[in-house]
Amino acid sequence: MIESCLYRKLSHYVDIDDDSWDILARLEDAEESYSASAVVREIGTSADELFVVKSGWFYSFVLLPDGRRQIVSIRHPGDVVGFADIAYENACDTLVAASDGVLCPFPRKHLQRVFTDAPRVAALLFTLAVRDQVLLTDLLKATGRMSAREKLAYFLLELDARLRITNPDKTSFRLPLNQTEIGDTIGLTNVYVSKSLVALEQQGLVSRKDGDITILAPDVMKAMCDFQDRHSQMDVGWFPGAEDDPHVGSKP
Amino acid sequence: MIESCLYRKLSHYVDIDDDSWDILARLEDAEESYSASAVVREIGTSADELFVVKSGWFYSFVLLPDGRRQIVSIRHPGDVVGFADIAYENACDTLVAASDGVLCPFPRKHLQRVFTDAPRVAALLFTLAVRDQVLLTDLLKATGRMSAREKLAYFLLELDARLRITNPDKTSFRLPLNQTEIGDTIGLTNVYVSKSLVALEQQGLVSRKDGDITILAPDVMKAMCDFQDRHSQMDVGWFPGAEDDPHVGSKP
DNA sequence: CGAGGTGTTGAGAACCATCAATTGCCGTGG
DNA sequence: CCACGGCAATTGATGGTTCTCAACACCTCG
Repeated sequence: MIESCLYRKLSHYVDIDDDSWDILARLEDAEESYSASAVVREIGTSADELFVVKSGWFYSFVLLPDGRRQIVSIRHPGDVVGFADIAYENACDTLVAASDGVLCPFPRKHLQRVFTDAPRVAALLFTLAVRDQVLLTDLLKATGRMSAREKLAYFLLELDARLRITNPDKTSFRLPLNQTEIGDTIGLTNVYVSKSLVALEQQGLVSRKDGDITILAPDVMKAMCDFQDRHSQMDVGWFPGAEDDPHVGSKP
Repeated sequence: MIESCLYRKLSHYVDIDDDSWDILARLEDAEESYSASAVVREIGTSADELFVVKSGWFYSFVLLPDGRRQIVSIRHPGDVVGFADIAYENACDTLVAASDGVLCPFPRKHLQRVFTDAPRVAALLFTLAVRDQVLLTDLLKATGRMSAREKLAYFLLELDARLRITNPDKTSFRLPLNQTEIGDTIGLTNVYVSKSLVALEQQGLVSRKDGDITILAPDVMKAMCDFQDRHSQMDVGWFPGAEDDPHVGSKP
């Protein structure tokens, strides 16, 4: 049961005793498969479960009445999805599959048992939710105050940093998002995403080859957008029962 | 001790037994006063406490190296500030006082005891953090995908909705933020905030008088920006020991 | 009275959006 | 096999929203 969907994600950051893991493992339902662009749950519908991404990319977005779209988070394997809806009865955004993928649902009402019986896990979930919040402020900084090229630099660096958690040595990555989706994430049109990507390429900052992206000058790009890696480190020193491992950073 | 800073805020949403309140009350330190535009804590410095706002307005922001600023949250009396930094050792944004005000610090490491001894309070804090996240996605939608006037409509409606929690009948409110700060929140310049406010006034949607703002046509403005009130309702049905009060909404 | 902060207004420019046309790619079906 | 349609990316022309820069009025406070 230690092979639950959450295990690989959470054990990256913190040691959790077997009893707590037992609780988590028993809470996970059977997994669900989705094909690319399938809608997992629509905005406004009942949101009574969290999901753990087992494979594939997902993202969630909100729409304005006239069709303008804002993508608010992109989710990768190991991510926990749906924190934003815990405070409300109905989903605050629409969740779709960006590629084929598999989710493990986790009924929201089971969180009760996590909070009463596994405080260390509850604290970790809390921390993950709060980390999402920091990522949102980074994205807000980009959409609110950056030029198109700076936005793209941020967008690519953020994806790169996230993917390095599981693949520290990958120098390039495949982007299963089209340019309209990229634009809807950082507040641009698909047309200007294209033009700005070409510009970044001509500056020698990135290169593209059959849909794969390589970041050629990470330092220049990080300076462009004041980038900060939120993934390689998290502070779990305040966790219950954590006196002996005050700060757990990246993968050992 | 029931008169702690957190009490009025949290009791709005949920009943919590006296033992849990005792724990919370004992955790709160002495309060701290700040005068307008004072810096509470700088980005990058150690973030080992949460704050509860007792009085006044505060906001937190991030800066780009060249001075561009993005305000990421505005905080009012009763709000809990600092969730975003729980996941990291150092503060992810700079917190300043928008007006004179008072904060109650709450050492982060005391959260241990909340998670182990007061799971219902832990769940509520979790929910509040997650609600902040939803507010951030609303702001992201505004900065990323709205026109200047729509952004301002959102900004004013959001403040109005928040202030109505404590003052349900107020039809106008005072804004202790200058137009540069408004612009830094929704991604505009101070100049364009001024022009857009004048435009909203000429449309008959809002009126201003000695710094007070009145929303004249809330329905029109809500339609403009697809506004949703995140403050009047929260779902606490999944809380530990909450079987008997599944959904607690606004103030009774 | 002068200084600084704030809001307003105008002219011009810059950045990005919109619209439209073209290309390439892929899967489908004739 | 080829024709066809659809999706995605690119490119160019044009226009609009917003920014920048500047000047001015107003208020408060020293």
